[in-house]
Amino acid sequence: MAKNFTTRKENYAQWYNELVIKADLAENSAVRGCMVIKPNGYAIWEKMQSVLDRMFKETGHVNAYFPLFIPKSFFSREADHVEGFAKECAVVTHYRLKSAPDGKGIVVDNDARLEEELIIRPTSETIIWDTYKNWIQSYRDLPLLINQWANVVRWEMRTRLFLRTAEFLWQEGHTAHETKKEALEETEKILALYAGFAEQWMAIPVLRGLKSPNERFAGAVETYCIEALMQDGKALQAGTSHFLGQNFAKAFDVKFLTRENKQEYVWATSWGVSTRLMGALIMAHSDDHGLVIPPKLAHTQVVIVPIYKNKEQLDQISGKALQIKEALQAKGITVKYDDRDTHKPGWKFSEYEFKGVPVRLALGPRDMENNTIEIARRDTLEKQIRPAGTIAGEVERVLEDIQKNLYTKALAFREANSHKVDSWEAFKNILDDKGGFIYAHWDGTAETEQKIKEETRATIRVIPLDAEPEEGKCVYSGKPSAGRVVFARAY
RNA sequence: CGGGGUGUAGCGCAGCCCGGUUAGCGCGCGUCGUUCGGGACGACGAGGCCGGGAGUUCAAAUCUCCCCACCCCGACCA
Repeated sequence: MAKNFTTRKENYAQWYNELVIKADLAENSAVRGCMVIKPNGYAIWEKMQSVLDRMFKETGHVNAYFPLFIPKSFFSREADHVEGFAKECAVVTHYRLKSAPDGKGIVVDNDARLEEELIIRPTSETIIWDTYKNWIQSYRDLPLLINQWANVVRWEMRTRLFLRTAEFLWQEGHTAHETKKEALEETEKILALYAGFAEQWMAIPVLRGLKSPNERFAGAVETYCIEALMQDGKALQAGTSHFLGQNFAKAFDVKFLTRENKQEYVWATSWGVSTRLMGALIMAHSDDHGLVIPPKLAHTQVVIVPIYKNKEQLDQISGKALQIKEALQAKGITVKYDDRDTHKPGWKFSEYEFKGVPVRLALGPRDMENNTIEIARRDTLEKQIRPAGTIAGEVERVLEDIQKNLYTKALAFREANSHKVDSWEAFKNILDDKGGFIYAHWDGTAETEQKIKEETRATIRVIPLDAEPEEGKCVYSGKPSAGRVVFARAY
């Protein structure tokens, strides 16, 4: 057990905050609401980026980069969009500073006021659609499948490292299509891609579905999302994929000539995942001993710790440790051999455990004598003494097993915390008792959703895509319902 | 942005009510020695404009006001 570390049971929110700080993932910065992502945290994000980037490219997308600043007038072009983001935009009004008249410090030069203020992008639809207008003339220019990796700013009142920060990193895909059908297919394709990434790489099972109108992206016709369940029973939206219809094409006048030589507005999608995925990853798997990272996203998958009394012993052990390191690297496994003399083995054990390194190998005098090695896995904290000769193959299998085990555990947790509920009493009781996903009937109205939110703080997380139609009565209003939706309290 | 709380060494805290020696304690940090299979032990040592600013006072970590940051609870949101 790590020293001075709050357990999940004691205080889940505090456990998360301490974990992020103590595992050196990120910290608060001098700027309110903005975080510094530290090397340990950034390495995981980089790994996520590289996997997602490859997936985007494999599905025909290319990367580009659009400006950080957006002219204010662009924002007002799409009514829902501006309304959705207006309250959280940072605005640039001046372009110059000058020395203060009293000689102390520096002030904004009021003579350098911008004629048109610039918004720091909270998302890039407007600047991108203004640009696409010039790129699209004919159906031959379609589809346009572009992604960008960028930072965005949303001026949040209440922030938490990774989960909600004023500035965050993300990717945003923006595509243009000839037909509605094609755009819808793109939206669904990306949703599947996100779900696959969450499940196969992050080892987090996700629900796939549609957002209710209340939760829909400002400016979208339909928002698809993947939704994950955290260990405290709260839901976390892990990725969104929007079908934008022709809303932005109309707002920015993006028309193309069809095969029939007719002018038509293009069909659009946009989709994104952010550094919030880091929060999901941390909260899905970690425990009271610290961080747990699925092997496929760990920057260091294996650490080797030597145990020795003197230099001769260390030299002998190092020889063997380096052989094992090479054998592991030959299998594509990332390994760190920690022969620092400045920390003791026990200290290193605790440290790597807390930082979530999936597999630890320990090699000491006893192992040298018996030709063995100790292998410890982070997910179950099990330790075993194994023959040293075949350890590389064994580590490879253990890493695969950890990846699988984390997913299985997370899935079992979700299943144990998903409930079909038909009465309003039960609905409230489950929420207050243990949280989780609640499958309940809903009459389909925004009013009911709002009322439920006001009374319980729970919202509709998804309208599941694969749900079987089921006649029922709304859990709140008693009015007829065509199927169950998923409620939860959410991050 | 509303309500509550907290800012004292890198981290965790005591001191503050009731103003007055040189501001303490634990962990961590440095040197040396003994240790090394789950966060070792001893000796010596370094480290503070007491969150920032303004006031009250002979005197402020301590009292008053303003600001800033963080945490919790709401509203808003990925």
